[in-house]
Amino acid sequence: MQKQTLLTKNQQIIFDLIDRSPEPMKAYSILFNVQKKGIKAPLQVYRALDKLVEIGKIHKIESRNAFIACHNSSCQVAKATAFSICEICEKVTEISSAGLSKYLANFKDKDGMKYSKYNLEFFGLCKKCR
Amino acid sequence: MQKQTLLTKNQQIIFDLIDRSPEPMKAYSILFNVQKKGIKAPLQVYRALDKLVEIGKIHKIESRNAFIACHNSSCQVAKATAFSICEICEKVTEISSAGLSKYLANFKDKDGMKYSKYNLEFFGLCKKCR
DNA sequence: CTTTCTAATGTTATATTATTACATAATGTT
DNA sequence: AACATTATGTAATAATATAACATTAGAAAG
Repeated sequence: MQKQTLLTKNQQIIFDLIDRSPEPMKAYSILFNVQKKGIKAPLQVYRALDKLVEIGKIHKIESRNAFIACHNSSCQVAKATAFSICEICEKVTEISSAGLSKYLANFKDKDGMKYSKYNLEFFGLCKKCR
Repeated sequence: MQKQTLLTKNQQIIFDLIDRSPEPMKAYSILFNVQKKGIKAPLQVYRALDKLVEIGKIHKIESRNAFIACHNSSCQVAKATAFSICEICEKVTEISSAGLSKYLANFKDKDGMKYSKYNLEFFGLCKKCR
């Protein structure tokens, strides 16, 4: 159909919505918001989300079942992600720290195994809620 | 009713099941397995799971919506967890690395914020699947 | 030991999140 | 043009999780 970087119609609609959102969006909230654009079924949303995650345009916040746009130019592919999550207001921020990425990418478990793929979620209070 | 460390009947039944399982267990699989012990409803399972997570006896693997018993004596409270997950066989192992814990507990984001609570999930292939 | 408070339980119903299955259409490849 | 691959549309349903309300058991304090 097209190369990785060009999004299809549904993918673009859904990416735009998430990208404009100040907070992570949940799948059914996305669905509700794009119904006026002709996307009617959950599966259409989940398919677009899967693809967007795969190509690194968005990330899933696993502990919240929600999705945010990637604002970290270094993660073209959704492999190594870190977030801070405010336990009061639920604000989520993607962390891009070269030191952290490097530490985690080089981390070896007790079998000497390294992992290029990981997801890290920090929990605490954001500036405002502190 | 009782002090933190003693489990109630439902909590004990569910903890024992998870503790004996070689792999993470999902809530409805737990429910199915404890129905013969008189636990009939999802909510009974979720309530016990919540409590067990809260007191650090089990951890939730967020990316899998599944639960494993804690085998890390250092995490009495479920605050700072790290796991490796095999993308083929789905084996999950809790990582207890003093270095990693220390690094993450001391990590400061760009606002200088530290986080004592986090969850890290590494993805890759386990020894067997490699 | 009995009143009172809190945490846990039981039960029904329902909300939320995600996938299966199958048919069609659009684009990419040769 | 023929074929392969990826995306779409649609309906149904599976899997995960919570709300609301009534009851019971144990802890705490007098």
